[in-house]
Amino acid sequence: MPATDVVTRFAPSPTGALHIGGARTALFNWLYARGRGGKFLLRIEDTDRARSDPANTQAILDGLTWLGLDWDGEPTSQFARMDRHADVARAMLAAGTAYKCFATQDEIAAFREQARADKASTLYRSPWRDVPADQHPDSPYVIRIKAPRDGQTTLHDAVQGDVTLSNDQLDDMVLLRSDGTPVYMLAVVVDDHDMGVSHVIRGDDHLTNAFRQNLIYLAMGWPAPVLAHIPLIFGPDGKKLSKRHGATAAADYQAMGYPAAGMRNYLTRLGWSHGDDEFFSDAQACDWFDLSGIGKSPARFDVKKLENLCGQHIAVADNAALLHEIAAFLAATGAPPMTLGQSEGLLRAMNSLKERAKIIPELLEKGHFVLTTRPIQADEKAAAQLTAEARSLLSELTPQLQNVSWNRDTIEALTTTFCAARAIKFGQLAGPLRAALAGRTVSPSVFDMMLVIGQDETIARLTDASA
RNA sequence: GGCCCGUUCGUCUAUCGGUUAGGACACCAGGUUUUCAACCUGGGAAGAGGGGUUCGACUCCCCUACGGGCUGCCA
Repeated sequence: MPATDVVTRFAPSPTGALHIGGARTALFNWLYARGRGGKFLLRIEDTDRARSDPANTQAILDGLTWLGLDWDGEPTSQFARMDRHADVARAMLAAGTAYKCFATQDEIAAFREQARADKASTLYRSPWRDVPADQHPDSPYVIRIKAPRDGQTTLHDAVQGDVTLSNDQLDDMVLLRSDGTPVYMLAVVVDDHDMGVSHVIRGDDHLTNAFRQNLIYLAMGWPAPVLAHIPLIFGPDGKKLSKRHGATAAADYQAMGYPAAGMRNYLTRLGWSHGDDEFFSDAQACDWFDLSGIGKSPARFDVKKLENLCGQHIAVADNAALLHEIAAFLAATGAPPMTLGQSEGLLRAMNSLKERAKIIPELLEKGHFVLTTRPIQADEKAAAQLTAEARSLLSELTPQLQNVSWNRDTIEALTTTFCAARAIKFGQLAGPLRAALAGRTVSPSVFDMMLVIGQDETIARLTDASA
């Protein structure tokens, strides 16, 4: 198949936020399409009106946007295509691959109850399957597919391999409800077909559904897409990811300040591998990603590894891009935007900041020395560093900083000499220096800070602190 | 209950019949150090259990156990 024919899609139902699992499914579809010059489409499965909420749709779109997963064209609303779905159901009726079933829901419920009591199969066999139209009553009906009852079906799945199901496991599923609305199973197939979806990459909770959906492709004579059912993501305890695991929505991680690039890398590697490669760029991921690299067993979500990868991505990120990401983070969390001076300061400090942070708040925390202005407010721990002797040390040092050329070598040499003359370890000077310069006990190297804020500001801060 | 899928270090995984079963994260010990982060060295750590097939199984087959999914006029 030519690469340009690749069309993937992500089809969430707007019944909640974008979860980590959904985000990864979207990511896999995105990677597959983007790596092959194909299209990545979005379809909102909003046919369940009671549970669908436009606010959720927006949240899902926002989540994808944050993750950098751009989709082609406008998102499709499944609900809006209801008429088309119903048309297909009626076409199947006309073709004899589907039939009208007049059984009431009470009848079916009673049957199931009995079957359960008898420990028999609960698959409902409609008595209307072969009843001629002239014997149909004038009462509400559903349209059911006429599923084969003999033989077996083998479906090839790019992840699961060949999966075989005995056809007697298939029921005559409902296509069109008695109120004329289509059922999900029909809508998915019609939409995937109409949208030209070539590869269906989705959670393996749909694996058995694929056999039902296959019946519709067969009935309509449509070519079936390549299937890839990927294992779900579990929580750290090996149970299905749920609220009790804490953060499960993509937005939660955005709010905690995890960089999107790190998130993409982590989620890509979760359940997929390319040899021993762990840390990679988007370009590499697009290049390497393939269905054959997807594992078959569910993976657990591990925040530690996420953090590690995020740290690596921050370290190699472009400074200006990082600044943008910080600004976006601030905006997303409702924090006040940075001033121009703060932005510029952060940019100047970025090289020393980015190699020591795993998440954005850490960048901000360690960048406090450029975000604040004189007089520096020392926090409790920093204040404790500024003892009387520490301050006298600083007041001795400060004048020496006056007429030197402002570069790392000079400053470092100067402090080394300064410490040697007083027989103290550099650490004894660095503590107070850090407290005076940053007002914090955690920051970049004191030399980095001095170079970033400049000679005058350094002297001013030290003077403030030794006063 | 029936059917389908899965099971390698704590975690993510490599291996596609022959390896001392490798890497990464995490962890532990030591080193470096100016806080944090990082870095360096070393360490412990795995094929769910049982049968086969084979000269040889983590790898192929069967059974069991465990986990998950489907079994709706939900998606």
